[in-house]
Amino acid sequence: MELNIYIELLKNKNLKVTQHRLEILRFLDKNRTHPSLEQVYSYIKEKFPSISKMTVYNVIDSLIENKIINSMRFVNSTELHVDFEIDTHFHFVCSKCGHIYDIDSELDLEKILKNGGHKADDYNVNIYGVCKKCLKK
Amino acid sequence: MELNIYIELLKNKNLKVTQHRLEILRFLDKNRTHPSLEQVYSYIKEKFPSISKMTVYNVIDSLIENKIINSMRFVNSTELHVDFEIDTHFHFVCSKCGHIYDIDSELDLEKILKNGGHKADDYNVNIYGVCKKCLKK
DNA sequence: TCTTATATTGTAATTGTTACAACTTGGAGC
DNA sequence: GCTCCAAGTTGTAACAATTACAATATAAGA
Repeated sequence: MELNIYIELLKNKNLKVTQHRLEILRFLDKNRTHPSLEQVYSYIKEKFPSISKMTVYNVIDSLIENKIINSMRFVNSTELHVDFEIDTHFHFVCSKCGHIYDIDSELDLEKILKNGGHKADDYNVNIYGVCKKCLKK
Repeated sequence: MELNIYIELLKNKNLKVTQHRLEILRFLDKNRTHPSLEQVYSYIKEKFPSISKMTVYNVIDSLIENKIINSMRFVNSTELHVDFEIDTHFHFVCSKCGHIYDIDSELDLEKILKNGGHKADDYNVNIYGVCKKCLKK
């Protein structure tokens, strides 16, 4: 049963396995559209109509903290977006349609930070512009 | 008189030259600390005690729109930050002290987006970790 | 099954931002 | 300089994202 993947992810981090966490993980895994918390909430509400928005915040917080999912913000909006793919850090944001594309690339942090002395944990690259589809219109 | 620089910047974009805009520009130029709008507001309030926060939002909006300044958001906070340096796109954010460092580097957008077909206008690179100073403590 | 640490819930408060309508001002043209 | 209008400023109110917190419920180990 595929849910096992998510159960494993949670157990490996000593997080309790709850229906909410499993369903949010499954949603993020199947829908890699970098949803905002509001979007996660409105999906999850269909499955668990009585779920509290606070639960969504709590679940997302613990998933981020345990590096099970990624989070990012974009200049044009206030809200936090999340992403199941923990290794994708480059995003292209279309200013016309708002769609967020994953871009397959990576930074050479060593080279970038060279003798600066800072110790990096993570990074986000956001590229803004007009996407392929919108250019064609 | 140094204010001429800022007057030129505004005139080049057909923006009216107001005391508020000049002072905000001067502040951002002299304090390249990537302040949040709240920080800009609390500084500017000392010079113009009767200034409205809305004016700060408006001034910042038009400066961003006219590419006189840069804007960015970081995962750990909701607020928009701004930066006089229009060409600096890499930032290192320290999770201990919160300091935001400019990192001198650039992306090769052509190479990154290659055959993707998107047209890029701008980008932001945020690197998260612990800074030099905090590592020494 | 009992227990307890961890999750969930709901409410209220806080913070960042936007909408909007009234008023003011910069600067172009006389 | 004076007049005028588009652009800038103001304040208030509404909205949206997030946090704080205390009460309740539940997962999972003993």
